Amino acid sequence: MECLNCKNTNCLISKNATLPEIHELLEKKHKFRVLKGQDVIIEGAPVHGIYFVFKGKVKIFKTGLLGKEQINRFAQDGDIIGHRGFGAGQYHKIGAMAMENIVLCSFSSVELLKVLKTIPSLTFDFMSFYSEELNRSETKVRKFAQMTVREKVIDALLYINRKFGQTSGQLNFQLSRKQMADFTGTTDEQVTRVFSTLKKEKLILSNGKKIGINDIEVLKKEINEHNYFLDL
DNA sequence: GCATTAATTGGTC
DNA sequence: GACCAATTAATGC
Repeated sequence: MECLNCKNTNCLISKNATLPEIHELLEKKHKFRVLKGQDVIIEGAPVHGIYFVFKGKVKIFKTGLLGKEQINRFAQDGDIIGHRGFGAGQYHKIGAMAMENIVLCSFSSVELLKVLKTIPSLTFDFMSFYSEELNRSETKVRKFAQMTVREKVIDALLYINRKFGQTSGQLNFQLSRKQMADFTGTTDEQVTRVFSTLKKEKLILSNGKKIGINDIEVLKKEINEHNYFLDL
Protein backbone atom coordinates (compact mmCIF):
# COMPACT_ATOMS: atom_id res chain seq x y z
CA MET A 1 0.00 0.00 0.00
CA GLU A 2 2.69 2.43 -0.98
CA CYS A 3 0.22 5.17 -1.94
CA LEU A 4 -0.30 5.73 1.78
CA ASN A 5 3.28 6.77 2.21
CA CYS A 6 3.61 8.64 -1.07
CA LYS A 7 5.32 11.99 -0.83
CA ASN A 8 3.08 13.37 -3.57
CA THR A 9 0.40 14.68 -1.24
CA ASN A 10 -1.20 16.63 -4.07
CA CYS A 11 -2.09 13.37 -5.82
CA LEU A 12 -5.82 12.65 -5.78
CA ILE A 13 -5.23 8.97 -5.17
CA SER A 14 -2.73 9.54 -2.38
CA LYS A 15 -5.18 11.92 -0.69
CA ASN A 16 -7.82 9.21 -0.56
CA ALA A 17 -5.50 6.29 0.05
CA THR A 18 -6.63 5.74 3.63
CA LEU A 19 -10.15 4.78 2.55
CA PRO A 20 -10.64 1.01 2.62
CA GLU A 21 -12.75 1.03 -0.56
CA ILE A 22 -9.77 2.16 -2.58
CA HIS A 23 -7.44 -0.63 -1.53
CA GLU A 24 -8.34 -2.92 -4.39
CA LEU A 25 -7.53 -0.18 -6.87
CA LEU A 26 -4.21 0.50 -5.20
CA GLU A 27 -3.31 -3.17 -5.41
CA LYS A 28 -3.80 -3.06 -9.15
CA LYS A 29 -1.70 0.01 -9.69
CA HIS A 30 1.09 -0.25 -12.22
CA LYS A 31 4.26 1.66 -11.57
CA PHE A 32 6.87 1.93 -14.29
CA ARG A 33 9.69 3.99 -15.67
CA VAL A 34 9.73 5.98 -18.90
CA LEU A 35 12.97 7.21 -20.38
CA LYS A 36 13.64 10.77 -21.47
CA GLY A 37 12.17 11.52 -24.87
CA GLN A 38 9.85 8.53 -24.90
CA ASP A 39 6.08 8.80 -25.30
CA VAL A 40 3.84 8.47 -22.29
CA ILE A 41 0.71 8.88 -24.40
CA ILE A 42 0.60 8.70 -28.17
CA GLU A 43 -1.88 11.04 -29.83
CA GLY A 44 -4.91 9.12 -30.99
CA ALA A 45 -4.12 5.98 -29.03
CA PRO A 46 -7.02 4.23 -27.32
CA VAL A 47 -7.56 5.06 -23.66
CA HIS A 48 -6.86 2.26 -21.25
CA GLY A 49 -6.38 4.16 -18.07
CA ILE A 50 -5.18 7.23 -16.34
CA TYR A 51 -1.64 8.17 -15.31
CA PHE A 52 -0.12 9.99 -12.40
CA VAL A 53 3.41 11.30 -12.43
CA PHE A 54 5.27 9.75 -9.54
CA LYS A 55 8.50 11.51 -10.34
CA GLY A 56 9.72 13.68 -13.20
CA LYS A 57 8.61 16.18 -15.78
CA VAL A 58 6.25 15.52 -18.68
CA LYS A 59 4.98 17.70 -21.50
CA ILE A 60 1.39 17.44 -22.72
CA PHE A 61 0.86 18.59 -26.26
CA LYS A 62 -1.10 18.35 -29.46
CA THR A 63 0.33 18.19 -32.95
CA GLY A 64 -1.26 20.53 -35.47
CA LEU A 65 -0.90 21.20 -39.16
CA LEU A 66 2.57 20.68 -40.65
CA GLY A 67 3.74 19.02 -37.47
CA LYS A 68 3.45 22.20 -35.44
CA GLU A 69 3.33 21.35 -31.79
CA GLN A 70 1.19 23.07 -29.20
CA ILE A 71 2.35 22.35 -25.67
CA ASN A 72 -0.70 22.59 -23.42
CA ARG A 73 0.98 22.19 -20.09
CA PHE A 74 3.72 20.48 -18.16
CA ALA A 75 3.16 17.88 -15.48
CA GLN A 76 5.33 16.87 -12.59
CA ASP A 77 5.20 14.86 -9.37
CA GLY A 78 1.63 14.14 -8.34
CA ASP A 79 -0.01 15.53 -11.51
CA ILE A 80 -2.55 13.66 -13.60
CA ILE A 81 -2.01 12.80 -17.23
CA GLY A 82 -4.60 11.46 -19.63
CA HIS A 83 -7.62 12.53 -17.65
CA ARG A 84 -9.43 14.01 -20.63
CA GLY A 85 -9.60 10.68 -22.35
CA PHE A 86 -10.92 9.08 -19.23
CA GLY A 87 -14.62 8.34 -19.01
CA ALA A 88 -15.88 9.95 -22.19
CA GLY A 89 -13.49 9.75 -25.14
CA GLN A 90 -12.13 6.47 -26.36
CA TYR A 91 -8.97 7.95 -27.81
CA HIS A 92 -6.40 10.30 -26.38
CA LYS A 93 -6.64 13.67 -28.06
CA ILE A 94 -3.30 14.76 -26.72
CA GLY A 95 0.19 13.32 -26.59
CA ALA A 96 2.50 13.22 -23.60
CA MET A 97 6.26 12.84 -23.59
CA ALA A 98 8.81 12.39 -20.83
CA MET A 99 11.12 15.41 -20.58
CA GLU A 100 13.52 13.39 -18.45
CA ASN A 101 13.67 9.90 -16.99
CA ILE A 102 10.42 9.59 -15.08
CA VAL A 103 8.31 7.19 -13.04
CA LEU A 104 4.57 6.84 -13.63
CA CYS A 105 1.69 5.27 -11.76
CA SER A 106 -1.13 3.97 -13.89
CA PHE A 107 -4.66 2.81 -13.12
CA SER A 108 -7.03 1.12 -15.53
CA SER A 109 -10.20 3.00 -16.47
CA VAL A 110 -12.37 0.05 -15.52
CA GLU A 111 -10.96 -0.21 -12.02
CA LEU A 112 -11.02 3.51 -11.43
CA LEU A 113 -14.63 3.81 -12.61
CA LYS A 114 -15.59 1.15 -10.13
CA VAL A 115 -14.22 3.02 -7.14
CA LEU A 116 -15.43 6.41 -8.33
CA LYS A 117 -18.94 5.07 -7.99
CA THR A 118 -18.35 4.01 -4.42
CA ILE A 119 -16.14 6.76 -2.99
CA PRO A 120 -17.79 10.19 -3.03
CA SER A 121 -14.78 12.03 -1.63
CA LEU A 122 -12.56 10.70 -4.41
CA THR A 123 -15.18 11.54 -7.02
CA PHE A 124 -15.51 15.01 -5.57
CA ASP A 125 -11.75 15.53 -5.75
CA PHE A 126 -11.83 14.50 -9.38
CA MET A 127 -14.72 16.82 -10.06
CA SER A 128 -12.93 19.74 -8.45
CA PHE A 129 -9.88 18.94 -10.49
CA TYR A 130 -11.81 18.86 -13.77
CA SER A 131 -13.45 22.12 -12.86
CA GLU A 132 -10.10 23.77 -12.23
CA GLU A 133 -8.79 22.36 -15.47
CA LEU A 134 -11.65 23.89 -17.38
CA ASN A 135 -11.00 27.19 -15.70
CA ARG A 136 -7.32 27.03 -16.64
CA SER A 137 -8.22 26.09 -20.17
CA GLU A 138 -10.58 29.03 -20.59
CA THR A 139 -8.01 31.38 -19.14
CA LYS A 140 -5.44 30.08 -21.57
CA VAL A 141 -7.73 30.70 -24.53
CA ARG A 142 -8.15 34.29 -23.44
CA LYS A 143 -4.44 34.73 -22.97
CA PHE A 144 -3.72 33.39 -26.42
CA ALA A 145 -6.24 35.73 -27.96
CA GLN A 146 -5.37 38.86 -26.05
CA MET A 147 -1.76 38.79 -24.92
CA THR A 148 1.13 40.10 -26.94
CA VAL A 149 4.06 37.78 -27.57
CA ARG A 150 6.07 39.54 -24.89
CA GLU A 151 3.28 39.10 -22.38
CA LYS A 152 2.82 35.45 -23.27
CA VAL A 153 6.52 34.77 -22.83
CA ILE A 154 6.52 36.54 -19.47
CA ASP A 155 3.43 34.60 -18.48
CA ALA A 156 5.15 31.36 -19.44
CA LEU A 157 8.23 32.24 -17.42
CA LEU A 158 6.09 32.94 -14.37
CA TYR A 159 4.27 29.66 -14.92
CA ILE A 160 7.54 27.73 -15.00
CA ASN A 161 8.61 29.54 -11.88
CA ARG A 162 5.35 28.82 -10.04
CA LYS A 163 5.34 25.20 -11.01
CA PHE A 164 8.98 24.26 -10.80
CA GLY A 165 10.56 27.05 -8.82
CA GLN A 166 14.03 28.53 -8.86
CA THR A 167 17.22 27.55 -7.13
CA SER A 168 20.16 29.91 -6.79
CA GLY A 169 18.58 32.31 -9.24
CA GLN A 170 17.86 29.80 -11.98
CA LEU A 171 14.64 28.14 -13.05
CA ASN A 172 14.51 24.47 -12.17
CA PHE A 173 13.26 23.57 -15.59
CA GLN A 174 15.31 24.18 -18.70
CA LEU A 175 13.31 24.58 -21.86
CA SER A 176 14.65 25.22 -25.32
CA ARG A 177 13.50 28.34 -27.16
CA LYS A 178 11.56 26.06 -29.44
CA GLN A 179 9.69 24.42 -26.58
CA MET A 180 9.02 27.79 -25.05
CA ALA A 181 7.62 28.90 -28.42
CA ASP A 182 5.45 25.79 -28.73
CA PHE A 183 4.12 26.53 -25.27
CA THR A 184 3.36 30.20 -25.89
CA GLY A 185 2.15 29.85 -29.44
CA THR A 186 4.88 31.78 -31.19
CA THR A 187 8.23 31.09 -32.86
CA ASP A 188 11.60 30.35 -31.34
CA GLU A 189 13.01 33.54 -32.87
CA GLN A 190 10.41 35.61 -31.05
CA VAL A 191 11.19 33.89 -27.78
CA THR A 192 14.88 34.63 -28.30
CA ARG A 193 14.08 38.27 -28.97
CA VAL A 194 11.86 38.67 -25.92
CA PHE A 195 14.48 36.95 -23.79
CA SER A 196 17.24 39.26 -24.94
CA THR A 197 15.20 42.41 -24.38
CA LEU A 198 14.14 41.17 -20.92
CA LYS A 199 17.79 40.53 -20.26
CA LYS A 200 18.71 44.05 -21.30
CA GLU A 201 16.01 45.34 -18.97
CA LYS A 202 17.63 43.33 -16.18
CA LEU A 203 14.36 41.50 -15.55
CA ILE A 204 15.80 38.06 -16.26
CA LEU A 205 19.18 36.41 -16.49
CA SER A 206 19.86 34.17 -19.43
CA ASN A 207 22.84 32.11 -20.22
CA GLY A 208 21.88 29.78 -23.03
CA LYS A 209 19.27 27.40 -21.69
CA LYS A 210 19.80 28.55 -18.15
CA ILE A 211 17.19 31.17 -17.38
CA GLY A 212 16.68 33.01 -14.12
CA ILE A 213 14.02 35.47 -13.16
CA ASN A 214 15.53 38.58 -11.65
CA ASP A 215 12.54 40.67 -10.79
CA ILE A 216 9.43 38.55 -10.37
CA GLU A 217 7.35 41.43 -9.07
CA VAL A 218 7.94 43.66 -12.07
CA LEU A 219 7.13 40.82 -14.46
CA LYS A 220 3.99 39.95 -12.52
CA LYS A 221 2.95 43.55 -12.55
CA GLU A 222 3.38 43.81 -16.28
CA ILE A 223 0.77 41.16 -16.97
CA ASN A 224 -1.35 41.91 -13.91
CA GLU A 225 -2.03 45.40 -15.15
CA HIS A 226 -3.69 43.88 -18.16
CA ASN A 227 -6.15 42.07 -15.91
CA TYR A 228 -5.01 38.58 -16.60
CA PHE A 229 -5.17 35.87 -14.00
CA LEU A 230 -1.93 34.36 -12.84
CA ASP A 231 -3.28 30.97 -12.01
CA LEU A 232 -2.70 28.90 -15.12
C1' DG B 1 38.02 17.63 -31.78
C1' DC B 2 34.52 17.31 -35.00
C1' DA B 3 29.63 17.15 -36.27
C1' DT B 4 25.16 18.18 -35.31
C1' DT B 5 21.85 21.06 -33.05
C1' DA B 6 20.36 25.33 -30.79
C1' DA B 7 20.49 30.28 -30.32
C1' DT B 8 21.01 34.75 -32.21
C1' DT B 9 20.47 38.39 -35.44
C1' DG B 10 19.05 40.70 -39.60
C1' DG B 11 16.03 41.05 -43.26
C1' DT B 12 11.50 40.47 -46.04
C1' DC B 13 6.75 40.13 -46.43
C1' DG C 1 4.67 38.78 -35.98
C1' DA C 2 5.84 34.74 -39.09
C1' DC C 3 9.15 32.84 -42.17
C1' DC C 4 13.81 32.57 -44.19
C1' DA C 5 18.79 32.84 -44.17
C1' DA C 6 23.36 33.39 -42.29
C1' DT C 7 26.34 33.41 -38.43
C1' DT C 8 27.72 32.00 -33.95
C1' DA C 9 27.31 29.32 -29.69
C1' DA C 10 26.50 25.05 -27.43
C1' DT C 11 26.23 20.19 -27.09
C1' DG C 12 26.66 15.34 -28.28
C1' DC C 13 29.57 11.64 -29.68
